[in-house]
Formats: sequence, structure tokens, C-alpha cells
Amino acid sequence: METITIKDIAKALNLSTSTVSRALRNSYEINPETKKLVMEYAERMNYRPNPIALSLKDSKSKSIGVIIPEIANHFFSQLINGIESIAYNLGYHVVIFQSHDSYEREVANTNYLVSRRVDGLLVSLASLTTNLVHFQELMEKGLPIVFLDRVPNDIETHKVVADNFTGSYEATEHLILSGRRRIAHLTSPIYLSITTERLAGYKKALEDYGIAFDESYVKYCLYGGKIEAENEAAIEELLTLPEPPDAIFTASDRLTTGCMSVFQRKGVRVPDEVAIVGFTNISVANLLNPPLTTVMQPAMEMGQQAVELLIRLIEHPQKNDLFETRSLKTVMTIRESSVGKTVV
Amino acid sequence: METITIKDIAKALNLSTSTVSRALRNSYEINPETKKLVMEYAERMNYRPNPIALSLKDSKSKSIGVIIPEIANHFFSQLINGIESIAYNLGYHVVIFQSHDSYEREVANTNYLVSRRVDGLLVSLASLTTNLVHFQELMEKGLPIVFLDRVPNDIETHKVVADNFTGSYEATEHLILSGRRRIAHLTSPIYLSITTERLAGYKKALEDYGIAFDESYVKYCLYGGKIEAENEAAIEELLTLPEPPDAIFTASDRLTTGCMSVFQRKGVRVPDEVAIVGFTNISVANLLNPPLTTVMQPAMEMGQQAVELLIRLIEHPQKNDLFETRSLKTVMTIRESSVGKTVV
DNA sequence: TTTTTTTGTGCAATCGTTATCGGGAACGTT
DNA sequence: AACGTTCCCGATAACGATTGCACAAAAAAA
Repeated sequence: METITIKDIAKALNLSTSTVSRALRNSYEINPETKKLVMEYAERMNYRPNPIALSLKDSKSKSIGVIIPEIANHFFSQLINGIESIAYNLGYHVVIFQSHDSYEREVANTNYLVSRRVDGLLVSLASLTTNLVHFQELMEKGLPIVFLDRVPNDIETHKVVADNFTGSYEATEHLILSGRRRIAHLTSPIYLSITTERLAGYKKALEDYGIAFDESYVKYCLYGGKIEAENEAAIEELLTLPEPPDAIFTASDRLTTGCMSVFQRKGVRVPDEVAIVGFTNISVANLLNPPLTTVMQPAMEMGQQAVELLIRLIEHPQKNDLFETRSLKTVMTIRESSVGKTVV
Repeated sequence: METITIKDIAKALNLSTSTVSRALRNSYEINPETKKLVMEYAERMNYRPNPIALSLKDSKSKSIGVIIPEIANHFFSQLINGIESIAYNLGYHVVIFQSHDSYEREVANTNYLVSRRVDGLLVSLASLTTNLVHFQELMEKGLPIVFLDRVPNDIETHKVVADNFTGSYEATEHLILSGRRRIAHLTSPIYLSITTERLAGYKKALEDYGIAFDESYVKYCLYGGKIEAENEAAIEELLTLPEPPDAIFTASDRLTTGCMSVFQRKGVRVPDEVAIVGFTNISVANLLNPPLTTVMQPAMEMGQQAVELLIRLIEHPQKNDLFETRSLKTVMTIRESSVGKTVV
């Protein structure tokens, strides 16, 4: 794996490495003819500066690290596509790591990316992360971090989120207007920002329509490992309530499909017995049985905005503490899984 | 972002950097007491060796590059999970890049990864890649590369694939045994290995059951950009044939869901009018309408085996040219989308 | 006591690149 | 003739870590 270096060029052309370096960077203090000589030779030999040497020298890498819970999830893979499209155009490379919703892996990934001198970090928190010191320390050392989707409350920086409150409000309202009254909410762990925001929207809608909030209709499910069992147990509990729900609002890809699987196995008829609205970016919502009413997050756009903010932070370190939190509108698409009860 | 270096430790302890370095690597020639002193101090200050400096010095990085067409695809994200699980345990980091099925991006990603001194490459070819010199040159320079899923014919190295021929044969056979005779095949570009292998299995099954092969039943679809339009046009052609197919065997996630979308829009009844079997790892096959018969690739396992082969190649550069091509069995799951015609 | 061996440590080079400093040559100005 | 500019270019020192070599001091052998 021998590659050509500046030193080789210098030797071949009988120049010093400094001259070659400057010629390649088109410095004004180099004779145009020498420049041409060097550039042509470099071109011919297909010279590429060694980014590792540059990183070592400058302590930067022109790359940004992305830490997300899980790639195998449409929301996150769209997020990545958004991130990559912008980063690529701005000359940054994107290095992706999965936390698999584990705190330890999140910390390990963070450390590795930092040791690799990424210029900044884009993070969506693992669902099991409650301790944030690993990020706080880095921010104090001046590493730019932008959070997206699953963001922490106690860290001051740019954040990009979906308007979870409104999305959730609209979903719940839609179910109410479709004639449902006993609306359950299957959601993520309580210490995630998205959980509390969505819960708030759900509650507000119930309140606005004069429906009493019933805690037993809300189930918080861990992600990770044994999702199936988790789901099944939670749903089982819902279905065996004295007054079982006539609608369910699920808060993620996994929870939604998990819920539908359980309903399918148990022979629960959707939407006749229970209506479903999913807060999910699943790509085949229209092909499901029945087609699924979804609240979609603008994942691509969220990724794009987050990376823009991050790169701005990298290139113009902020004096003032004017951090913004951008909240992007969700899109509800109504399909059969939540049609009105009047049909029955 | 100041981090502690070996130099800082040396200064603090009044030693030379060489002594510190050796102490940290537990060299026999260092006084046990000095060692202890250094190690404790390093521990206390949370010292981590700078991997960039090491990469520069040794021209290796303890990381492997992965180039795949698209993350937002269950097959590939499971592949990644398989790769990561093994690589992580063996002390390697995984850097993921998407080619988005573009030849140019594949080349760009390759160059970048090489310049970053990855120790090896795991590649699933972009569907638009026909020229392989960028990989061939690297292999000649000694860079270990293992291909998986979409593998090239003309490069000698380890490869890991699904048994596309048999998987395809079984799918086709299943359709035949379900009473279908006019079986279409919607597949990827012809110059991909997976395309020809699957086509061969399809043809063989037809032949074995005495059904004439009809080229007009086979449609090759480009990936990338305008998938929808591509799909729709191809399917339109199939449906308007003098003898339209009564079954369709689709060769990828995208092709399968695209096909189902078109059928849904056009009101084509599945499986009554046309049966579908998809060569896909889509996770919600059972939730689709109708539940989809699938031939699944053992994605996780393919990733694991590929990375094992790669790391073996990295750590024990091969003398002999005994490269293996591992072919892993696919799993067919029969669901309603392909039930027998006798039902009608 | 002298010589040899062992033990523990430091110096300097290396990896590829660039920034800093400095200097020689050619020219212009008094 | 003496000095200041301008134009090109080179030597050197970083960046962080490892390592072959040298070398002093202490211990062992003579």
C-alpha cells in the first residue's frame, strides 16, 4: 500500500518539501513555473494528501461523527441520508455509529469518535442514557455537538426535533374525531424527550375534548433486546383492562409494527375493534393490512438542518450562547387503520 | 479539545516519552516501580493513545471500511449489524459508506477509506458498477477486500453470498406447484452477480417443470433515482402482455414493495390475479396486505462470515491463493401472497 | 580491583504535512 | 557604493507515538 507523498515529489523534482507543499496549495510565493511543474507531476502521479497526517497536525479531520440508536429503522436511515447529502457538499465525511440503545455503547462510540478527531458530533440519544457527562465534558472542551430527535434537556446547544407535541396532538385529535374515546398510548421510556413531548400532546388533546386522562392507558416500553415480549405484555395488559381501549397511538416504528403483529396473532380486528395511528416513518404504511395511519417526521430535513447547524458551529465557533432548537412539523397521513367508528 | 499526550505524562513525571511509552506497553525493560507510576498517572488522567498518530506511523488503523449501496434497506442494515458484532469483538471499528448504487460514489468512498488507512474493505457492489479497476488496483497493492452479496466475477478473493440460485429455484418451484404457469421475474440490472444467479435458478425451475422460458416475462430494473417510474413502467408492460403473468417473483426489497404499490394502485388482486414472492428481508412481510411470501437471505450471518474472512486476511496475509466463496442458504416463508390457485 | 554483564533510561528518527523563520539573488533607490 | 525590497525557495520544528541505538549506573563475574 505505498502511496506517493510530498517527499517523493520533492525528490523527483529536486525541490524541498516545503516548496512542493506550497506549490500544491497554490501559494503566491511560488514561481508560477515551479508551481506548474509540481502540479502537473502531482496530477500525473495521482498524488493525494494524506488526511491522517493532516489530522495529526491540525487536530481536525473534516469529518463528523453520527451516533444513533439503530440504523435498521426508516426514520434513522432517512436521517442519515439527509445528513450525508449536506455534509458531502460541504466537504465533510460522515462516520456513523449505532448505540443499539445502550448507554455503554454510546459512551464507547463517543470516545472513539473523539479520539479519531471528528470535528463535531451529531447525536440522537440511546433510550437507556440518563447520564450525560460524557457529552457535557466534551462540550466544555469545545467540541461542537448538535442533538437531534432524542435530545437532552440539560445541555445547551443546537437541537433539531420534530414537533412531537403537535404531531401527537393531531394524532390523538384525529382518533377522537373518528369517534374513539378510550385511546391508549404505547410509547418509549419516560426519560426520553420525545416521550414526554408526545405524552403532553396526547394529554392536551384529550383535555381539549373533555376526555379524562387515564394513566393505565399509557405503556412505556423499553427498546433493545426483547421487544417482542415487552410489546406483547404491554398490549396484553391493555386488552385485559376492564374497559379495553378502542384506539391505540404508538410512538415508534418498532412499537407500531410490534403492536400490529400482536393484534394479528390475537385476531384483534383493526380498525373495527381497535384503531391504530403510528408515529412512524415506515416506508410501506400503505401496503400494510390495513393501511396504516401515520404521523411522519421529516427525517431527511431534520438530518439536513442538524448537520448545517453543526458545521456552522464547527466553522464559526460561537461566542454568544444563542443556541436554537428547531422544531419541524410532522405530517399525518390518514389511512384505513383509523377510519371512523361510524362505519361499523 | 486538548487531550493528554504521552509528552504530558513524561513532563509531569520527569521521564522521557520513550520510557512512558514503554511503561504503558508494559515492556520488560522498564523498572516495575516506574511502570506503576506511569500507569497510575495515565489511568488517573484518563490517557488514551492517539489513534491518528498510530495510523500515521504504522499505516494501519484497526478499522475496516464497509461500502454498501443503501442503508435504508433491511437486508443491508442487518448485514451491518452482523459485521459490527464480530468486528467489535475482534477490536476493529467499522466505517460505513453508502454508494447509493452510483459508480462514482463507490469510487469516491473507496478512495477516502483507503486514504484513511482502513485495514481492509467489505464491499457490496453498486448496481451501476461495471468497471472494477479501483478495487483491482488496491488488491494488487495488498489491501484485503472481501465482497459480499453483490460480488464481481473477475476478482479473486473471498466472497460471501446467499445461495441465490437455490433460493430462486425454490421460489419459482413454489409458484409452479401453486398452480402458476406464467411466472414473471422482476429483477436487478443484468450485470450484477445476484441477477444472473437468480435468473438461472428461475430458468432451471421452469425447465424442470416443463415450462418454456419467455424473455418478455423478465424485466431488469435500475435502482437509484426514479424507482417508482421504473417499476411502474416495467409492471405496466407485464400486465399488458397478450398473456399477462399470473405470478411475479421480485428480486429485492424495493422491487417487491414497489410492485405491491403498483398493484394496489391499479387494483390488481393478490394473489387471485397475480401471486407474488419476494426475494427480500423486509421485516414486516407478515403485516402486508396480503402477507408476503418471502425468500430471506441470512443477512446477519453473511455479514459475520464476511468480516471474519476479512480480518483473517488482514492479520494473516495469504500466501496461497486459496480464496473461498461461501454460499449461505436462504429461507423461504410461505404466506398468503402466493397461495394456490385452486382456492379460486 | 578490573572487566563484563545487566538493568533502566534517554536520544533521535520516523510517519506526511504545513507554518515559521530565514536567507540568497536580483533589482531599485539614494 | 551601500542599503532596502521583492521574489523564491529551503531548513526546521512541530503534531503523538514507537523503537533501534546508545549509554550510564549498578550488579555480577573475573
